[in-house]
Amino acid sequence: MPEQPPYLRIADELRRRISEHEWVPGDRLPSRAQIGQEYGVGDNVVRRAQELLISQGVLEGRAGSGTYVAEPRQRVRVVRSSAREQPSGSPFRADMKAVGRQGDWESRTEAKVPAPAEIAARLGIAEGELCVRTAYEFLADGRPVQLSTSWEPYDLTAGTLVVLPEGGPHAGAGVVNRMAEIGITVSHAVEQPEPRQATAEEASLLGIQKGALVTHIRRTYYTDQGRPVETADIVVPAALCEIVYEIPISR
Amino acid sequence: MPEQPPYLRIADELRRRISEHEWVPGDRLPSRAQIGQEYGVGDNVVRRAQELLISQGVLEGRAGSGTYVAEPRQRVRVVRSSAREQPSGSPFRADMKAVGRQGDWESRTEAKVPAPAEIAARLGIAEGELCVRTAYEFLADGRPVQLSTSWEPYDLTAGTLVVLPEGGPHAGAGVVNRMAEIGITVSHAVEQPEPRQATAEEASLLGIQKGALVTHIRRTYYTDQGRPVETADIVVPAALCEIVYEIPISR
DNA sequence: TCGAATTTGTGCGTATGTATC
DNA sequence: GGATACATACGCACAAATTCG
Repeated sequence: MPEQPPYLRIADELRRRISEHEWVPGDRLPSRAQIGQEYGVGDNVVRRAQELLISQGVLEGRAGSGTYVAEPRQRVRVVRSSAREQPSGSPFRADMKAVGRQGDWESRTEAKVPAPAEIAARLGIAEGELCVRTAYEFLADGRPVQLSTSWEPYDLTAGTLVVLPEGGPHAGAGVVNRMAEIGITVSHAVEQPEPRQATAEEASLLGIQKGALVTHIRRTYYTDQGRPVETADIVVPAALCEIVYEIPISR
Repeated sequence: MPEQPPYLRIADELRRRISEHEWVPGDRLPSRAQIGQEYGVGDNVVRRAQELLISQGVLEGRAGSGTYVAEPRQRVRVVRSSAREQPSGSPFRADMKAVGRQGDWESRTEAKVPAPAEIAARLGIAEGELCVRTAYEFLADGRPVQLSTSWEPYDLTAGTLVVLPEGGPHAGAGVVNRMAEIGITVSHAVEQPEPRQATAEEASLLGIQKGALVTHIRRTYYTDQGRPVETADIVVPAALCEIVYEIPISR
């Protein structure tokens, strides 16, 4: 007879008490020792149960403070499609507006950064060749919901008005529009989404739990001649954003 | 002074000995007790170290047998774009051929299955309305690399030659082609990729480690009038497949 | 302001289960 | 069926973070 292990029984109990609104989102649960005593198990069994529910996004642990019922945050819908690239304005702001949130971002650009091996391969340039690197932090209502690091070959834009992605007259217009300004036509993007767990740094930047799941998207923009003009590493936390690809069917 | 915990030191040691080809892919490592004795730590410290490397795909644990150096399997490149839908032939077979592997699949169709709530919402029908459900298992060189469960409203195809996705004259032609046969034009697909961990069942079906990361894609096909005609849950294990979205840029 | 108490988080050990050979 | 090795569950000790008097 496969008897249910104690920690799963406690997890079910906690889940039940939450679903019955004994504790509502934002509430702090009793301490582990207290819960353990109540059910006649060790506090470590309670810990396992809570870890399970934390990994499922039901609970939220705060060191030194307590274990809380997670707030059901509305996720941001991030649309990724050809229609996303508008002649003007930012796709991110549009995404945010669609869910009634204010879209904003902070960026930090560094020019003449030597390309590491992986980036060089993606951009079709030699390792160590100079690039313009920009780190983004996308905010919804002031809270970070998405991270991105963008790389462009320095040669491509050197001496033009669009060298700096977030400076000059075309700041924030997006890669496609900026490249169009200097006569480069971006014809398609390739995105490679990969599931992984958030690093400690990403978790603290995004305000999510430590091992939380994210989608790491490697995106590269190409000209119609197949030349890469920009590549980016985008980190999308599952707890905060939902990703939507719209694919037209051509026949 | 941030002293490195024992289990991380062991992990580094193991990683080093693998990178120095002391053990090559497929080799079995010495038992945990043996490694522990060698470094003067408990076998449970070795276990933590091995768990870390297993989660990173470096090692592979086989219950009752031992811990092995993981074979660096070539991942299947799964392209998802508008160009994917061909007038004839299967997109999956094309993906497989591109990496020199034989593409194949097994399916199990059940007609007149009442739609659960989530599926009904995605198909825009009432909960409990009848559907045709087909479970797929996609194989590369005979080994499963991808799972999928597809749902179509029964009303849509009832009485036609294309009721069964994998039966009749249009078996395996894909949703778009089959719908075209009965005069329904599929104009676009929406895909929603979500990172999560494999369930025990999925892991055993796909031959991957238990908590391994997968991308769960919710895909829905729509007609040009915006009516959903098919929705599917696709499970793509990160260890076996890489997902590529190609996005045309329209200006 | 500071320090002690509380609470979560981490590391590690032991006992038991279970798969493989 | 027995021996071996990995997998799981649980307990204890300590560190880190927070809270509060």
